[in-house]
Amino acid sequence: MERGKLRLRQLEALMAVSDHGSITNAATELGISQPAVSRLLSDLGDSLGFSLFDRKKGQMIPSQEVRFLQPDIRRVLELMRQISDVSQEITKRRAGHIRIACLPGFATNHLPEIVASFLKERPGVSMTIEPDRPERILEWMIGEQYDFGITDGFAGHPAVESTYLEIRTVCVFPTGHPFKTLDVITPADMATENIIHTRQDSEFFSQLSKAFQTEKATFNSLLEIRQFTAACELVCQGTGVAVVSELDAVKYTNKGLDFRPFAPTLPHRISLVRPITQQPSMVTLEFMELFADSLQPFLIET
Amino acid sequence: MERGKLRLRQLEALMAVSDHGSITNAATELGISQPAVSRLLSDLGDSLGFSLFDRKKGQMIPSQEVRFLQPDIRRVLELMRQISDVSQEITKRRAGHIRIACLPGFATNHLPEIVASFLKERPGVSMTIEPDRPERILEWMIGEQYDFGITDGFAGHPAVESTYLEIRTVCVFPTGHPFKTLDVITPADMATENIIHTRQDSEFFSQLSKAFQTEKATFNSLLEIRQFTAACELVCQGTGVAVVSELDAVKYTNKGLDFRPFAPTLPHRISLVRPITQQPSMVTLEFMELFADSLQPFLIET
DNA sequence: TATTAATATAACATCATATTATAATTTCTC
DNA sequence: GAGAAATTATAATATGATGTTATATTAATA
Repeated sequence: MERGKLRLRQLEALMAVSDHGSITNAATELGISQPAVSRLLSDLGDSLGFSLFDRKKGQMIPSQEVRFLQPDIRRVLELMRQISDVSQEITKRRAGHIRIACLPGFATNHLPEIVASFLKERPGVSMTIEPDRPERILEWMIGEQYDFGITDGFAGHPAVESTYLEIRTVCVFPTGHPFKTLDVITPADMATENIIHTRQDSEFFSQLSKAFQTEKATFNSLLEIRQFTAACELVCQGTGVAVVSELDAVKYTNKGLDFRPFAPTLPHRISLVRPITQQPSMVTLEFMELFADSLQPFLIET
Repeated sequence: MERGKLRLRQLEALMAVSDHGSITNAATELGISQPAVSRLLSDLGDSLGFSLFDRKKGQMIPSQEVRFLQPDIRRVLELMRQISDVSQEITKRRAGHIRIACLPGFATNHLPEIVASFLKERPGVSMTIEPDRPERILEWMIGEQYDFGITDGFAGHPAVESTYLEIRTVCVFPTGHPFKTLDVITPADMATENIIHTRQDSEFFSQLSKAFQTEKATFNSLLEIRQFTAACELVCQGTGVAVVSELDAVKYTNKGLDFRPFAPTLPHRISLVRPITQQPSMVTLEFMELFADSLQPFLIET
């Protein structure tokens, strides 16, 4: 009764013989020679200390003791196969988990399409998407609770690596509105319109109002909203006009809304962020790259 | 990216390093040298195809990919440990499962005590006890659905190994009954008593009535029951007297019942049976032996 | 009992896993 | 940033696990 450690190969042999009724068949199944299996079993028998099989006219019948262990053994072998499979999927960037924190606007607007097409080709990949305020997103990055963040242009932090991007903004108006004859829309053009805009304390609002001041155009504030998407919805209803990210505007072109470039060029500033302290997984890297690419058409050329 | 098979030792090393923050610590934990762990990891890294750890000022931090696999890996290692533990318990006859089929009388009377003391010392052992009619017990043995059976004396069957036993029978009567002055009770003594007995078509009844006929004693049948236990209960109530297995009689000595040997000697015939086709597990063998021993004091000497 | 099939054993090759010794790196400290 | 200390990687090598082929032994069956 040598108390040697159990080895996986021994368990494989045990199950192969159990399942195929003879050592010879088991050997064929495992793709190795009969003596190899024979010895695996005899070693296992020695280390377990009880007999593994009873012979019933040429058939190898697992002993009661072995039958008692079989469920657990099957589970182990199955799990090993699974680990092996999953790790291959990981290598092919087809398995893993990505945790994304983003501004509420992205959670409903641009991100979903990108995520959907990404996941479609990667059956083993799952994601967590958490929309929240910029400060919270920053916290999450620092705490390494998320792998990737989409937030507004921010000051930077030593624990966070960020890519700063400027998205083009456009003036949106209901289809049929006289603006459609213009190539570019300026504050002066908008002076007679009711304007829907982001919150007064937002960075984007101060840019916008400064543009109006510079051109000495009247700014008729009608409605203050938080998200560009909400502004677009209201513009569709004919409530007024707005200056929004082109990213949002394009989504509404077939829903009762038209848009033209706004001059002067006002950037919608966003940052793609990730924790600097931890190496992102390969799928995460791949996703971040895909997402950055998806924004390319909307960036202000520098 | 060599697609070699995953080995258990590699996974152990991976988890040890994950859990202890450095290769050196992991090596100590595993009780092997540092270079051994170092190479296990480098081999594993090669076969998995992605990096396993990021270094953060001296600490080995598992990569996102590894973290994704960790739950499964832990489960595998835990299961292997469990299989190893359980098989050791099996060797010590402290784990396993025993399926017993028995006559209803044994399920409630003698068997429970034996089972209880057997299980008390063997924490990993579980049992199934199924009381049923003799014919069914025989079927179950033939079908190998039970490991051990207790039935009445039977004709024998090629697929069933059986040990035939004869249990002493005694005359039981309520405490205080005049029988207490006798050393042995005969049919003649019982001729004036109301008798409680087993079914008329039972083998034991025909033995009993034959004894009365031989001695030309009157047999006052009062009540027909199936089990000796039921007879004892009724005798306690003062309903009558009975001839029952001593095994049952002793259980009632402090419950209002007394007994004396019955002459002539009538055996209560039982058989301990098991499927001949399958080798019983070691615990089963041990139990069968214990059970046979427990009957020893009640057997008719031959 | 002879024949055949299945399994066990022996002798040996190869790979996995360990060792020790030592080089290369990284981290820490001043 | 240089040097010390700690950690990790590599090299050379021993041993055990796992495979091979050849052959003996055992069990099943005609």
